[in-house]
Amino acid sequence: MDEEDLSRILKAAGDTTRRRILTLLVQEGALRVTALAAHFEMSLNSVSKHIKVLEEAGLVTRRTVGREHFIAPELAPLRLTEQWFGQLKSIWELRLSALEELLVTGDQDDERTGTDDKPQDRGPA
Amino acid sequence: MDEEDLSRILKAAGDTTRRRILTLLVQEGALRVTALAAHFEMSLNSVSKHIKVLEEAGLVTRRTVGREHFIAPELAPLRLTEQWFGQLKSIWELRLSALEELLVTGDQDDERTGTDDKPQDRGPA
DNA sequence: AAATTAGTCAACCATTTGGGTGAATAATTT
DNA sequence: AAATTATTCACCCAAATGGTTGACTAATTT
Repeated sequence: MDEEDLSRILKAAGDTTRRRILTLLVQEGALRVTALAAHFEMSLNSVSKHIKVLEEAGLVTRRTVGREHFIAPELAPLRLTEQWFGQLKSIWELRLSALEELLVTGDQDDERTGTDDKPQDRGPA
Repeated sequence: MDEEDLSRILKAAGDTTRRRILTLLVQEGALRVTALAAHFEMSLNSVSKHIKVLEEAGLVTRRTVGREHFIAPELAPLRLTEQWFGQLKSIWELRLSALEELLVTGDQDDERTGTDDKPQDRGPA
């Protein structure tokens, strides 16, 4: 289920602390858990948990060296969200151009007959 | 705080049902609450609540006509998420090019001295 | 005026979430 | 071998989430 992935990514990115972590990683490169935690007011454990969430969403990867865990940013998954948005946009634009054409040609064939569950299209706000 | 807005938007988009609602609206145009709910297996009330969440995130607007509420999609806020992502990407690329330059010029000035809290940069995975 | 229809509000419930603490594990340092 | 350091794991807790049902309001229809 690709939907699941997308949900996980968006949920992970939906938290301010996690976004800050990602930003830190992107600007400083791989960081240890403790180094990351130093930037926040919350406990090391909480940061560790946030990292886990990011990891499960694929937004971060972990390279363990001895007792140290290096966390690196992974921007690729965010492309999935861009994709979703892009898809939405193109459907929307397609629909708009279809409507426009309807207006131009004055095509009567698509007139709703009233038995339809869908309401007449009152057009975009 | 703009961060709050971004969180609200990402959280709203992080739910599968809500994304499906958005998609429906984008492809069919404004729909009534009941018409929307017809597409889901959950109760009308639940859908109503999801719509409220989307509304609070600005991803949807409501036009009330008599007892009917028409819900329309609003894609603009999603641009904010794109912006955030874009920012992240550019910081990342900037950093990569800076590292590359370091390698090329072999600049010794940036050598870490050991008292630094930050670990040596082991480079991206 | 009565009944129906469209939708929200309020309360309830189970689960998830974001935080905290203390103990456990594993690698280093002394 | 003992102490320290880096991190996770296992619970605890309050608040938020996603769903339900039942009552309520308001607009239509009959």
